Amino acid sequence: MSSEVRGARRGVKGHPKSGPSIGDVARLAGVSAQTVSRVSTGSEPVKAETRDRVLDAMRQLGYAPNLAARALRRGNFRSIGLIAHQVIRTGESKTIEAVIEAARREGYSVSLVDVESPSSSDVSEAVQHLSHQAIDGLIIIRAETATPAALSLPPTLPVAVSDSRFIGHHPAVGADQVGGSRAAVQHLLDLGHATVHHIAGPADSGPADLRATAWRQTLVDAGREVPEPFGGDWSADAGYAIGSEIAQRDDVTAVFAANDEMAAGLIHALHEAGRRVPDDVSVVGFDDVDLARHLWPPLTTVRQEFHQIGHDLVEVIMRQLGGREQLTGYHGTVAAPLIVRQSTAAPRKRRRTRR
Amino acid sequence: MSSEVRGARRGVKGHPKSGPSIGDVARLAGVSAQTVSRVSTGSEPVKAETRDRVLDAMRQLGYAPNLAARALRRGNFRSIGLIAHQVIRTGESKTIEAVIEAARREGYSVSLVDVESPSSSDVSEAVQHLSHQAIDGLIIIRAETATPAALSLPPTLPVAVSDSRFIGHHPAVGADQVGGSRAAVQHLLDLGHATVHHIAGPADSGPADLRATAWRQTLVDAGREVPEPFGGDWSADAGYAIGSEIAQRDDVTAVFAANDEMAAGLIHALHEAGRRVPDDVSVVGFDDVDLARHLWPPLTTVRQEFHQIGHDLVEVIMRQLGGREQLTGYHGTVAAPLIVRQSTAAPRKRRRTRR
DNA sequence: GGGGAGAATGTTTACGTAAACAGAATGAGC
DNA sequence: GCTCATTCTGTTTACGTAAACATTCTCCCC
Repeated sequence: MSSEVRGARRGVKGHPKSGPSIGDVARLAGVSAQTVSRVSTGSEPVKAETRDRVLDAMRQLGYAPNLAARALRRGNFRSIGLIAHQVIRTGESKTIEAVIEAARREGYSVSLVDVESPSSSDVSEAVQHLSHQAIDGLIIIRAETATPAALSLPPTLPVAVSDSRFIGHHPAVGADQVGGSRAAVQHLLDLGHATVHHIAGPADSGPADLRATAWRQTLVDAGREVPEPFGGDWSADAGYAIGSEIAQRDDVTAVFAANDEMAAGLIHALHEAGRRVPDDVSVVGFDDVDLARHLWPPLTTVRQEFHQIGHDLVEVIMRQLGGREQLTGYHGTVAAPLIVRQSTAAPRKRRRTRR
Repeated sequence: MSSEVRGARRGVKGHPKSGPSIGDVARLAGVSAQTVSRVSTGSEPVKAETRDRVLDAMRQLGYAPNLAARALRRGNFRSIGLIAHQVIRTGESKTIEAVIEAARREGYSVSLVDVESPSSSDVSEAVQHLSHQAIDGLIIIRAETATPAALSLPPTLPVAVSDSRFIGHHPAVGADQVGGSRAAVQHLLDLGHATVHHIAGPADSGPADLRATAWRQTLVDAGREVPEPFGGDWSADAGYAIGSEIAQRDDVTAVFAANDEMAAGLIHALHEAGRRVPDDVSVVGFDDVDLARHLWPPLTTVRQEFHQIGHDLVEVIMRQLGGREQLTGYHGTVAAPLIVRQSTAAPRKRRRTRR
């Protein structure tokens, strides 16, 4: 009877509820706990008959290994932390998807933290929160304003970052922002536009800065006038607002938007004002979100291989986890090709007067 | 010397590496481990001077509590599992974002599993994987083809589902698919369209089925002809392909697409074929993704309050976790209002001949 | 100053698992 | 049949933490 009492008392006295333990299974199967463990992990051979008996007992009791105990014993959690700024942004969610998939393939689960506002303290807090969580590695998709120094990660925690600012501090994987941006601007220049305007991302964003700088540099290199960039915040609404302004000007014939959403908002505003795309204004985006090809007109844009990036991030973590490789200086770059669709064309010939 | 040796030997013999433990802190601070625990959890009062000494020691050693041990001792993980079908679909990622945010507010982290293909075995596997993970509750955003019976969840695990098929089996929270769909179809009928065509989601999807059924029923109720629905798969590409077909027919004046992406593809195809929206064909979507208002023309659609849903899902979990409430039959419904924009209008008067 | 309440701290124990070691069973070779 | 290698199984122990109980200390009151 004593065993039943023990079982029944579970959760009543002192310790919280929990399912059947390895010991309960062992008792029912008439073997030692260690043998149950061997069956459960498959680490060492067990005689077929014994194994069956144990498996039977497991099924009968609805046994599932207690992962807290297992993690405590093994010293790892088979879990990766993931910090992202806005899950919603299509690019990021693709990367996240890839991270989750790749992690699962390695037998790891992913613990996700979203940073609402990309303020430095927010990110730091998220890191604190997560790095004290039960994780074996940490992937930071976008750290935005946080600096590597401010993060104060546990020194032994494997980290992989998809943020250019962390290069040199943590292993990084990222799209070739500069190459993609230059290709976009050059494409517009090659079509015959005198210069290219830019709708930038938020001032405190690393990628936004890279794209803006590459845009400016390409114009300078080509000896073109560098107009004042428009300041956006990644949102389609911002693109729409800026587009309403641009629609009033007839000196803007080509715009490179720092992402597809702002490009979509821009095009919307131009349509509404009766300006034609690409006849009156050519537009290039950045990201190649799924809807980009179904906008009207289908959007010329720079594709980011988010899936590849997510996959590579996990690989970087796994390499640190496995071989204790020192990867601090590692920086993987994924190509960002220009996808030419129908939102770009040669400028129409017209009078050069301003207003 | 023995303590140094012990410290140095960490990770060499038998047990994996791990940071300083509560005992190391205790030794350095000259107190018992229990007192360190008290400081660390703040559960019981500790004299200010002692606390400072302990905190100092913690800082000095870079101590962070071992969450596996803590979870083992406490019997919970402060972590929620989340199963979603495609993270990428905008609606879902908004819900996920809300879940993460709400969970964090409760001090919980979120462990995410994505189900690549929504086959039954895939979902079951994901559930197995996750429910054996270190989680205290499980949220299933989209279970697709999996049936409640096939899931075989641990009976004690709190669950919340955003999938109509699980109503009655698990507590559920979902948008009012039927109400939203009926409003969309009725809106088109009210504009004067003779009937409304439908681009459905995949046949094995619950929400797709609900929307299709509501569409059909609304037509029947109005005494209208029910045309054969088009079969889509949620993707914009499918919408585009179907749109190319629809563009050839002049008997289609109004289309209700089961989501915004397919609506976008449809509009793209119509544009390309020279059919005007809404003059020739009115289009309504479902979801109200961020880009819907910036499509051309801005899309009339049914809004899903994903954020609300995500928040409510967490609340349902918390209620089970807290009061041991029995919520099996619970079903929260979130309104899905029709947002009228410019992709719908009265049909133009024209000849009734077919082809 | 003795007694006692309450606060502060220490000691013991258990959570469920798996590594390390130890012992038993089996079978092969002579 | 006996030794030895091999395979299988059992026993002991430790992972780091926190609940329960035990003890010490402090301070107040009579």
